[in-house]
Amino acid sequence: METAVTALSALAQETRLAIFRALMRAHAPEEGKGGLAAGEIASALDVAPATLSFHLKELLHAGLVVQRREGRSLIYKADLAAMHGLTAYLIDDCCQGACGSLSPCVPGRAEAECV
Amino acid sequence: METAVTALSALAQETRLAIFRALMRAHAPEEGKGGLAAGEIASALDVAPATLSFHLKELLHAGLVVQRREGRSLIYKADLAAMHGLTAYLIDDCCQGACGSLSPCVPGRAEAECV
DNA sequence: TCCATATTTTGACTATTATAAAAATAATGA
DNA sequence: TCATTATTTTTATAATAGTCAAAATATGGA
Repeated sequence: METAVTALSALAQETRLAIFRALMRAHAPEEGKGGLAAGEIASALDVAPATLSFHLKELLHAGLVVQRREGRSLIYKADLAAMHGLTAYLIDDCCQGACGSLSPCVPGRAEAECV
Repeated sequence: METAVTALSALAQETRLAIFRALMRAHAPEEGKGGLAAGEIASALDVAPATLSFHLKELLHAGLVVQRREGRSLIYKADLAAMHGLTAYLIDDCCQGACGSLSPCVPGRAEAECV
């Protein structure tokens, strides 16, 4: 639950959610590919460098993004597995499957319970 | 996105997430049934009345729970549709389907992208 | 109407979070 | 090595969130 609270807190902020969405759009499944440089995010979202850095650290700390260096740039990339962990927690643990968006697909889940 | 941030903020707190989980366990699909009285939540989670009330208002404001009166008690109940809205937002909009826990079930979603 | 119960609101306080300017660090190329 | 670019860290400040005692409100029953 602590992990979930940390991840939820990380996404529960306008700027950070916008950052994460931008990173999802720039995502590539291949290791070492995809993601955005801090500077690219800063100009795309019009956020002051220090402020952006603060938010990126927050997302990093929550494990929702990973960081790699490419020359002078630090590239940030969304961590799909972490995000999956969060949605899985919300749907399966928190809601016991009763609120999953894709509920009907899962065997053993009552269709009637699917919202 | 504003709605999502509000909902995420509501759940991004130990006590509130615990409240919501308790309400999910006490859920019943029928209108006017299920949920927990404020007092029941307070004793179950050992939270001071005023503090609990503050958190319940937060969840109410986020639309994640609904309230009904039964005699002297106020019964709080999780709103499944709202929770579905949140998970759907995270999976479909925020992640464009790439991080859904139940991803493979949805037609048109690439199996390879499913975590 | 008066009392007891259930819960919320108010108010005061502490803690955490967000912002951004300025200084520090890291990498590259001249 | 020095200048340049990219980014983080430090530091200060402002804003928001969490806690809880005490007072207020709402309901039901004697």
